[in-house]
Amino acid sequence: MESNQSRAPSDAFGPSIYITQQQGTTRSAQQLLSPDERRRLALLASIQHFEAGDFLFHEGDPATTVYNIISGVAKSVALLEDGRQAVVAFFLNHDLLGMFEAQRYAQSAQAITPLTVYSLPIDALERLLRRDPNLQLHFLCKLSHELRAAQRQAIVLGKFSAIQRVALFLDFLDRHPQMHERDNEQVTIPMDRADIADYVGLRIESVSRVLQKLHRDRVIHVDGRHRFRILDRNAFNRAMGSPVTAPESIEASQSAIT
Amino acid sequence: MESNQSRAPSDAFGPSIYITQQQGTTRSAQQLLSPDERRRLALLASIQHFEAGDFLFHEGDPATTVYNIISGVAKSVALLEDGRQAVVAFFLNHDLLGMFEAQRYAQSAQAITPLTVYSLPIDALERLLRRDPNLQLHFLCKLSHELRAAQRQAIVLGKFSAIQRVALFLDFLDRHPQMHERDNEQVTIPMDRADIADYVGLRIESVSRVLQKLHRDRVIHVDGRHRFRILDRNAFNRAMGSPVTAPESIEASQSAIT
DNA sequence: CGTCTACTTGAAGTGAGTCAATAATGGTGG
DNA sequence: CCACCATTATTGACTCACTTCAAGTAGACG
Repeated sequence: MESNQSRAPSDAFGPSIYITQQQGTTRSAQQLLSPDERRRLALLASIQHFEAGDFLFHEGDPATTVYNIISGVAKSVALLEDGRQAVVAFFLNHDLLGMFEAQRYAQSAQAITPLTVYSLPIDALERLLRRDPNLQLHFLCKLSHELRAAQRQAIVLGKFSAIQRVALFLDFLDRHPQMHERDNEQVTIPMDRADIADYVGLRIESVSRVLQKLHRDRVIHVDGRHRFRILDRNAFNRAMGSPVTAPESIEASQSAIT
Repeated sequence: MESNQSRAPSDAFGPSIYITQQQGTTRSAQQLLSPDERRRLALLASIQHFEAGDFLFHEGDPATTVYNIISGVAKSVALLEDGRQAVVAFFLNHDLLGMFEAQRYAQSAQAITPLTVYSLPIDALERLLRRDPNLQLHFLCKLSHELRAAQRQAIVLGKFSAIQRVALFLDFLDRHPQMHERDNEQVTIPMDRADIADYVGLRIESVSRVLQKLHRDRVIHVDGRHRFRILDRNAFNRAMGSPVTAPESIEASQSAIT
């Protein structure tokens, strides 16, 4: 949190896995691994750098390595045989990439910004997980969080409007401390419009239009291509179509446990 | 040996987890658990029945139980605060339901047909998985398959047309032997149009129109509400937008590793 | 055999896509 | 440091796929 990277990783204690818990209003990130587990993982890991645009691996490659992101942003993309691309997920600090791909990587992974990662040979990792069931359970937990995130994304793509999709995506960035420089309101958008569009299931023109509409309506301030800030949190939450942060809308939303 | 439940289910050897592997053209289902592992799981499990329409659990309930389906079909649904429903997944024979929900179930689960399941208390299961890392690794493997399935679904919802979505859904049913009575071509559609619509991200009218169009075009035969059969496999594969089963289309599809 | 619900069909509306023309950005070399 | 160019993003006009609204029809079940 407070430190930065000297040349080793952010917090220099080895691989790191976070999950984000959502309890009603409060949201908290928590480290899944104990210092000791991180040390044991560090014994298998080596640190690797990628430039923006580099591929960590390609769809169909034999799956040999799991990556744990130390800094930077990556995406995982699937090619649709008609030439289009789908961005399946973005990966930030503490995320796990290339996990349990059953022989071959199911998607390609590409660095969006300069990237520093731990790379873990998959067979050594598997041996470790067989020896250490508690550690393995932490991986299981992370994986189940990814699953829930993927399901949420499927719901968003299946049911939500263009405005909702883009707002939800901006919210995803906003929730990540790494995207805020020195904890101000300013949020960095590391990827280009095409990546956003391929992630939220729209065309880049539609992404642009939504962004400009939110800007015109003074819900957010869009500053160039790679920066924005939320101006009106309530309006923004309304745009996402979710319950607002401050309790103020006493509508008909008090049936099931939300 | 196979002591425990004798009056029990179809294959009377305890919980069962399958994954479906896709190697180019060939597709194979494989049992992840050894007979011994299944026996050990059976010691924790009890068998439970549900009627069509019954809820196994509701969104927000404390997560206490993992279900392994013996027979029947269930769905997992999320409520969108505007009252709409999203069907996140359908669960068939051998599937795992309610896995690792971190305190509370993230979605509701409801039986679509009469349902028989093994129910596994989550804390006992967790203890077992801590003691048995190899078994745990099988759960990890299943979970990673679910993740990939959810990502695939997200791509489908984000990028594919109505025809493709419905065809892909029908293909999902067709690939499951349980949906074929006595291995003929006839496929059962256990769920109603609303469930299909909420799963593929369309309105029920659109699902109906696509179904009728495929019927009129003699790609499939729709027999009442709950039965169909594929008449023209190549046309059907074209409708899904995937590479055809029989190699016959030598178009421009030989670039990247597909 | 009648009634209820689930499904189908048609006509009209609309949100996002497409195509095409600018306009910002940002990187590069003069 | 600025001018230039190649990219990347925005904007506008038009189209189309899917939705919406509104009947009608057919299965299922008592």
